[in-house]
Amino acid sequence: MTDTTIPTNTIRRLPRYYHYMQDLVDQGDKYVTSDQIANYFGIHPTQVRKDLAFTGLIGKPKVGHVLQEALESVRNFLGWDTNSKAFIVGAGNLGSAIIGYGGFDVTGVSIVAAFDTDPDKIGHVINGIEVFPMRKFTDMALKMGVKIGIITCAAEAAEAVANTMVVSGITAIWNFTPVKPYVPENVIMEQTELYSSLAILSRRIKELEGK
Amino acid sequence: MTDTTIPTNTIRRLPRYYHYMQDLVDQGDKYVTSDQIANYFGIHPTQVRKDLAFTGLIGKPKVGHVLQEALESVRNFLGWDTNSKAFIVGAGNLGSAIIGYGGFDVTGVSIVAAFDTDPDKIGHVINGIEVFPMRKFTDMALKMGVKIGIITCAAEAAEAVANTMVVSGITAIWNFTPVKPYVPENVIMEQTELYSSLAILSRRIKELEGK
DNA sequence: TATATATTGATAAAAAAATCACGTAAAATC
DNA sequence: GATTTTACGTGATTTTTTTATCAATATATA
Ligand SMILES: NC(=O)c1ccc[n+]([C@@H]2O[C@H](COP(=O)([O-])OP(=O)(O)OC[C@H]3O[C@@H](n4cnc5c(N)ncnc54)[C@H](O)[C@@H]3O)[C@@H](O)[C@H]2O)c1
Ligand SMILES: NC(=O)c1ccc[n+]([C@@H]2O[C@H](COP(=O)([O-])OP(=O)(O)OC[C@H]3O[C@@H](n4cnc5c(N)ncnc54)[C@H](O)[C@@H]3O)[C@@H](O)[C@H]2O)c1
Repeated sequence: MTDTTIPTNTIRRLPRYYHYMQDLVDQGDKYVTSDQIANYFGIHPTQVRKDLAFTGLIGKPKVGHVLQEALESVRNFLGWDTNSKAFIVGAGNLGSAIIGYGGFDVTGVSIVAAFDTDPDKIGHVINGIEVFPMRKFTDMALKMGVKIGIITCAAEAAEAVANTMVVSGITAIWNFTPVKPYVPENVIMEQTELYSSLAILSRRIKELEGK
Repeated sequence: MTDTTIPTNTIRRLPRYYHYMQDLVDQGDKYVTSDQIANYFGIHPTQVRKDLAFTGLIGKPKVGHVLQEALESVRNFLGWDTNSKAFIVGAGNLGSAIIGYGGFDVTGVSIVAAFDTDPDKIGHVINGIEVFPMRKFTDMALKMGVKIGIITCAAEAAEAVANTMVVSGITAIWNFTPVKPYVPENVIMEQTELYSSLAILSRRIKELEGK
């Protein structure tokens, strides 16, 4: 039970359920059933049950789940119940968007500083977050004990930035560039490829056209 | 052969291979082997072969694939060889980042206009793309025959925006909000959940801590 | 209080995806 | 020219993920 591996897709789906359940709370609901969630997302109820079961949640027949409990269970399972600080490197288009976005608060990850090499960017404050020169990264990371790094710099710089992160004690990296930097095995790397989504879209369009 | 369904994961992986192969071309290489790609991404060579086989690509033993042919094959398979126009709704943080990003050109999708309801945003030009008032959407979409819509507006507006897109002849939607708007079955919807990636990261951190 | 109903969690079956294993072909080496 | 090596393609196998089935149980209703 403790060493069962969690399907990645389960982890991917849970935040969606979370958001939906939050909406239900906001509209005054107190309970939610697996079928309700499944129906909303057009997926199979059993899958929702399995996913929720991974978080340790236990429901009541005929009633479903108490929303507050369900939300807490998912939050806890995803590690959203503990706060952690993150540094972001690259305060360009995408970096600024992420810094300016408040929606990640719920995950307990808060961006506390941004870094860039461009003198025009350094010193600016975006959404309350200051942009520091890149050379201060290691010092500040070690001093503040930051463990999460976000890479939104130019693709060419990704490899070097990842290296800097590793030597600065960063253990988890969220990388938005299409480059796959080499990092030691004990460093967690999550690659977000916006390309991939677009690929699925254009492939589906192509498939339809073929019909 | 024509009606074999393509695994979604294959479609997700191909753009990564593509980018890597493009890098190889840039550094002067002429050939690539499945093992090379597999090695770079830390996955199984057979998987790379199977993925590439879906695109119709045939390699030579001992040599691998001619890079130019491989790139073309993937491009063609993903529908990146045909140009299509897209409208984006919501010229906020994320919308601006996407409009300002040149990296999607390779996919053949080009954003030709942005839309917003905020008077402060309307009229602005971002990266050569003008922001129009939302009420012009339907008219312009029909007139220009645009088939792809990108949603980067406030989550609350996503449902309404999706509706507008559907009645304006949009058949494929790329949605960045955490909301799942209802659309008819014949409309393709690709949901990009930045949350999900973050969830995987924080869950992995949690898993490691537990050890 | 008894009965019907909705929804659960566990287990089994099916489907899908990833990996393995093997035979073959092209190039390199002897 | 024969032999070795490397990488290919593909059917078989294993693993993972999803879907189906079903007994158990809490609530509602008669
Ligand atoms: N904007 C998007 O929609 C989008 C989509 C997909 C992927 N990406 C990827 O995200 C990355 C950033 O994209 P963007 O559009 O924000 O680009 P951008 O050019 O607007 O921003 C890049 C920033 O990184 C900084 N930078 C460059 N080298 C650096 C270094 N060595 N150290 C620290 N900072 C450095 C630059 O000064 C700049 O501010 C790119 O790799 C891109 O491929 C962006
Ligand atoms: N910025 C991020 O990093 C990020 C990450 C994940 C998800 N998202 C999602 O992307 C969406 C946009 O995020 P953002 O940070 O860019 O927000 P934002 O507030 O900066 O931008 C939203 C834009 O949408 C416009 N808008 C609002 N209602 C509209 C309507 N009915 N029609 C047309 N335009 C409308 C607003 O005027 C604004 O310009 C949100 O739903 C958010 O949840 C953003």
